[in-house]
Amino acid sequence: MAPSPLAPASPTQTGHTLLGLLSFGSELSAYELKRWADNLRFFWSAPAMSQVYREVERLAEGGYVSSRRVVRDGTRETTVYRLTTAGESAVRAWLAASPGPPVLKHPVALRVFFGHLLDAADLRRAIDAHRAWCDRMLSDLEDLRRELGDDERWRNAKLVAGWGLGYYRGELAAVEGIGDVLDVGAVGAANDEGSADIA
Amino acid sequence: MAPSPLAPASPTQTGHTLLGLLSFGSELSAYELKRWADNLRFFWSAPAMSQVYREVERLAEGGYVSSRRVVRDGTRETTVYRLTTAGESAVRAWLAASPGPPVLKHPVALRVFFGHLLDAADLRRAIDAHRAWCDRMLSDLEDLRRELGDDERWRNAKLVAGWGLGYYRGELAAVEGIGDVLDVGAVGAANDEGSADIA
DNA sequence: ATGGGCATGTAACGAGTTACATGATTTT
DNA sequence: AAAATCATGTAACTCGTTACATGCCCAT
Repeated sequence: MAPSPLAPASPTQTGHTLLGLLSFGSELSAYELKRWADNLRFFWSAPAMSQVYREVERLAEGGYVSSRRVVRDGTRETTVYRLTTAGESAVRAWLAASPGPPVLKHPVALRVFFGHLLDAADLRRAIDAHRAWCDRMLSDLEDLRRELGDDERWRNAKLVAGWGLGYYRGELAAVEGIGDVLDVGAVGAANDEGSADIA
Repeated sequence: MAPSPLAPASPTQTGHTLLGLLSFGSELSAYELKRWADNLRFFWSAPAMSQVYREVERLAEGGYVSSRRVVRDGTRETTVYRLTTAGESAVRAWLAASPGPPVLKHPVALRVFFGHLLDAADLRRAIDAHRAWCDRMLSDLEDLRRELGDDERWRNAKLVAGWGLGYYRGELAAVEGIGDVLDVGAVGAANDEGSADIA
């Protein structure tokens, strides 16, 4: 087969996060990596399964991880990956670089912004859906933090979990505030103090 | 059946937001649309310039907007776009649909999570960068809200601006809290209450 | 008059997505 | 044993990006 363009391009964002997950020492399959990555979703939207499979393959090609086929759960064969020293250097370098701004796409805020294009019921539905989603995130995050236990290894994870809890609580309060304002149909009351102070 | 190449696929997310921006009635060029879109960046990360050019072209092909060439500022010719009734229906329908979860990629939270791969100075830098970024967002957002003035037309925009201010204030407080914890190198103090109560 | 920024694009690329396919394992 | 779910992938596509190109306009 034709060897792909010789430059084994440096890992993508997703690739780097996978390296990060492998930096905790375990040897993981693509599927397991995806499950781990899901636990970052509170502050880092999870990639698609297929993306994980492809990325981890590229990481192996680039020498950032080593791979081997193993048999698990009886007959089932799967590929598992382990971080190499090259891989660890790569994540470290990536993380040490300047962060760049967060990416944020907030469909509910967008709907409020374009409120003149929605009837009250639809907007209401969007708000409610967001509230439910926040509730879900909060309870999931609380569960996760509980699972982390007292292991010193997860000190940073728990720090981030605390950050996330604050964020989702604020978001919940804010969206409820917005809902109230819209219910009242109030205009003058829709100023800063209403929603900002809640959060 | 194979999707015909002739079928002008329905607009992308970015396409729909552009339609939304055009729903305020103005006839705008791609460049102007990009500038408008930048003002949504507080809750909806702005697309690249080139993306706006391409999307708006596709919108024109699909009949969601009408386009015409005009001369502006002397000799310069440019294409300006106006929302069609088809376009308005499309945004309305898009917005009325169920929101789907927000997309979030928070590089600083990620760095904290992977803190074991960074030395203290680099982590510190990331935290500081984020604080500066939040400051910037806050002042930009305050400016923007001021510019919106008392125009009834921007009622929803101001509502969202208030939401955003709350969010960025919370984020700022949280990141400062994290910074403090890291400075102290404290472990036991890094629990929930620290960051959650701040936000 | 020229150098820097604004305005208007084009081209190529890559990351990430949805949809599809398939065998194993568990549940009913 | 049928159904559902888990696990492991593959294929095709598209969105959005960075990088490039170019003419106009304004300040020094």
